[in-house]
Amino acid sequence: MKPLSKSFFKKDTISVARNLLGKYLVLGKKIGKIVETEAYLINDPASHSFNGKTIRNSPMFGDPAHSYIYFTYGMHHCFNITTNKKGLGEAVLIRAIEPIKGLEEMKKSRRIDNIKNLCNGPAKLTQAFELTKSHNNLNLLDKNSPLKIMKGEKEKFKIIKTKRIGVKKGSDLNLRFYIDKNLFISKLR
DNA sequence: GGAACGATTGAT
DNA sequence: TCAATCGTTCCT
Repeated sequence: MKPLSKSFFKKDTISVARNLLGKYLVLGKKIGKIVETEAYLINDPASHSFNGKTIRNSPMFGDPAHSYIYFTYGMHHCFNITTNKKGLGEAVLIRAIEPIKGLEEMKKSRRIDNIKNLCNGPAKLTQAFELTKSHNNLNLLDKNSPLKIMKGEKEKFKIIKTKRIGVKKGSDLNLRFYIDKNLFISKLR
């Protein structure tokens, strides 16, 4: 596996959300393939950045290719990757991952055995990888970062585009993307 | 200072 | 369909 370039993340967020499909998330022994993403844009009422920069969402306004991890519902973390130009306030939510390596460790972290249920949701994959706010705002291209994004062999697949899940405002926008026929996406619909 | 809410999940 | 559970944001 090879690192991605910074320019990969500097592009418009919808393109990055699509291009991230099939890329790999690496943390220690654990490796997974990104199979489902959602784009969160500027002027997008569903985005945390909609009302401007705050302490929580500040990574969204920082450099691209960084992690933005937030805590929600009093018990869950969600993992995003920052995109586009610095200062803009856009990111891609990673919604589902296909476990590739470190499955036993992921099972321990999730306290379940079913492989299909390990990373098929935004808060499930953070639990499987044990991502918390300690991993917030890391440079995912830095080889010293514990959390990294890598590319593997080129792979061909069809991308399905749908409305985003769980959002109230902006629910009409088709900004969710996933790999067609993949068995590890969230909420098979 | 206080209230309302949420890019979810798992159990009922 | 609903409870769990608390940090963040926004209002007073």
